[in-house]
Amino acid sequence: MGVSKTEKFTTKQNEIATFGKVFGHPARVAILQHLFKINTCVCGDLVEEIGLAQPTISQHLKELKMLGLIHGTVEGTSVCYCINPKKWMKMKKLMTEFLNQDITIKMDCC
Amino acid sequence: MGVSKTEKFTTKQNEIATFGKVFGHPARVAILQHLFKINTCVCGDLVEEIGLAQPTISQHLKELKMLGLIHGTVEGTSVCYCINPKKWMKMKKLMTEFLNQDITIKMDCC
DNA sequence: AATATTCATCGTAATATTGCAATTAAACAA
DNA sequence: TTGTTTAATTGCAATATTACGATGAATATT
Repeated sequence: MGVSKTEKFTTKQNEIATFGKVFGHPARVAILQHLFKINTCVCGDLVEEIGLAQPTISQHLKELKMLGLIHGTVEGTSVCYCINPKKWMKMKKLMTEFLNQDITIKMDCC
Repeated sequence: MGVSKTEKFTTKQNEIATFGKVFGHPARVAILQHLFKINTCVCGDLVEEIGLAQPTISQHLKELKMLGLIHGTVEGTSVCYCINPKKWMKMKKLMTEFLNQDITIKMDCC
């Protein structure tokens, strides 16, 4: 009914799904890539960089922030967003483990 | 308006988002993990393994199949699903590249 | 042929997501 | 204070997703 039955799955499976979901929109992918590329903090110019309306970008940033992948610090009238390396590493570990489950297995079917 | 503006993003960004989205549900994560664990093809017992209704599982399998991550072959009255290693590798390469963009960068901000 | 089994598809309800206009909030500048 | 800038929030419309009962199609069993 439009709502995922998370209680049927393990914590890890739900975590993977949560990160998957946040990467499940190209705007959020683009935001993260831009934050990495800029290397230093970026402020409001994400709006023109991405090309969506300001409220939309703000909403995507909120989701990334809620997951802890980025954090924003107020800098005068603007807000400075950047990657949270610690959380990124943790996420990467989880996702990489999921992506690498193939190497532990010899595929010989179908 | 509920629809992603894919035209504003690169092919790669959209691909990453597509794979992210398919991993964005714990049932699909669980299905893939189970298929890896079983090593040999698994058929209808995914339904009791996962604990969702048969049409729901069928729908999730369809999405995984459409992306090419798995394929199913009819075997009598049942259908035998398994991982498509080639596509999985390709997907893994794309996602790993995305996840590893941090290592090319020295994070020293905020 | 008649029945059973297995899975896909259809239809539908409930909920989530995406996007933006309008507005608000906060900090700065004059 | 008054205006300006920047970003968050609100409210809403359009669309997507999730889930499952009912049904259908295909094969196997009797």
